[in-house]
Amino acid sequence: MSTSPEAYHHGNLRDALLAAGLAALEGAAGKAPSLRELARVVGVSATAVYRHFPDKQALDAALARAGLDLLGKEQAAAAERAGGGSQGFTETGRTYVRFALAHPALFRLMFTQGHPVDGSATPDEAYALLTANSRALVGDPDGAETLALQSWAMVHGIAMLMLDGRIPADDALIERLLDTGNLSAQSCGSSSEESP
Amino acid sequence: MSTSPEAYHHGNLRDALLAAGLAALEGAAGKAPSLRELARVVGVSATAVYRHFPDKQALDAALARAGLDLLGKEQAAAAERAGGGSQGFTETGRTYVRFALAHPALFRLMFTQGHPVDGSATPDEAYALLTANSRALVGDPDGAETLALQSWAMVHGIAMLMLDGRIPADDALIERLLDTGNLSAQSCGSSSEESP
DNA sequence: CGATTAAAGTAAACGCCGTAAACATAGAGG
DNA sequence: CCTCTATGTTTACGGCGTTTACTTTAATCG
Repeated sequence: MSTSPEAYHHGNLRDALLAAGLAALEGAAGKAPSLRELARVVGVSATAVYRHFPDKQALDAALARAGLDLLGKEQAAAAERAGGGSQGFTETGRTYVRFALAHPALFRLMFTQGHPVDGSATPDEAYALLTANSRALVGDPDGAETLALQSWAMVHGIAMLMLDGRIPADDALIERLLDTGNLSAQSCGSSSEESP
Repeated sequence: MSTSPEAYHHGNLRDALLAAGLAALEGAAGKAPSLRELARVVGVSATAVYRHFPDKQALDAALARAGLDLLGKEQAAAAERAGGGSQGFTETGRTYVRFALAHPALFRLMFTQGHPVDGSATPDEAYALLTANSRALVGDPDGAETLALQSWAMVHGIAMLMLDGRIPADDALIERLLDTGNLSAQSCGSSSEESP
């Protein structure tokens, strides 16, 4: 009856919606897609979405998780390509920032949800890789965690500030900021003002 | 005729809207206020807003600028209280993160606008203070700028990750991450993996 | 002082949004 | 074959940002 082959019971509306959502997030505009728009694209009524997601926020959360997985995969691939070690560590950060710039709307969605603070319950491939890498670089496990979080904060801050147009989204600048050797000037190099 | 003393020509609708907006952003919910809601609070029709702002984005931009100014003032006060130097530098960063946690909705609004990348046209008190401080700490002006941007990215990343519940919004953690001495391990301390 | 005029407000309407309620259909399992 | 459940649909509601057309206020000027 309908023109579409798999018209009624879609079979995979959920996946179709996620695919449409990810596609929309890559679209020119940095705009997040509306629930109705996604339904329209998939060719289904707006309320059909509610058979697969309790509300729009859940849909967004699913999209965010998909983005997180994608980022994790890219980072893992990059780290392996770089051959691990501190080289791989830096490459992981570079990939993080590049990912944000390549998928601005998705990245913003990933980190803009209400998101409960459930300690470390999220099985986040990216974060696992990060801690593993820093543990390989720093013996002390406490220091390793600190390094991991600081590195994350650093690349996340770079990405966000560039996305918001606060600092130029420049490749050279990324390299300059990723090189943290000079940060030591504050407390590792000359400590002339450290403790008067 | 109306019950309100300065009923019709409000005189300062613009300021009233901004005040209501800032107040709403402090409200329990981390939600950004709608244009209509602000108009309601101020006691004016929704369309009256358009006499003072071309569209909602402009209203948001004005709120963001107000937030930015507030942050700058708090940072300047904190730096002065700490007595400048590297002590004041760190205190500035601490204030940045604390501000974000104290005003989550406002902070997010401040850094979530489309915002054109107009180089360095924004007369941003916070950024001016940041560069001044890092220039005082690092002789080389190029290195100073790098340090300034890295520090900014760091505290911004910490703030954002905490706001998004990615890492616990813990005071002790803030202190741990603000101490960047260990970051030197990557390239200032033992460079066992730096260049094979 | 009274007329004109620009600034600042209002009301009604549009299309979009997220969501709820009631109804319809397909396909699986007894 | 009949029923039940999963998965759709239609309709409707209130809220949103914005446009259009109208009204009121208060300042300017002859």
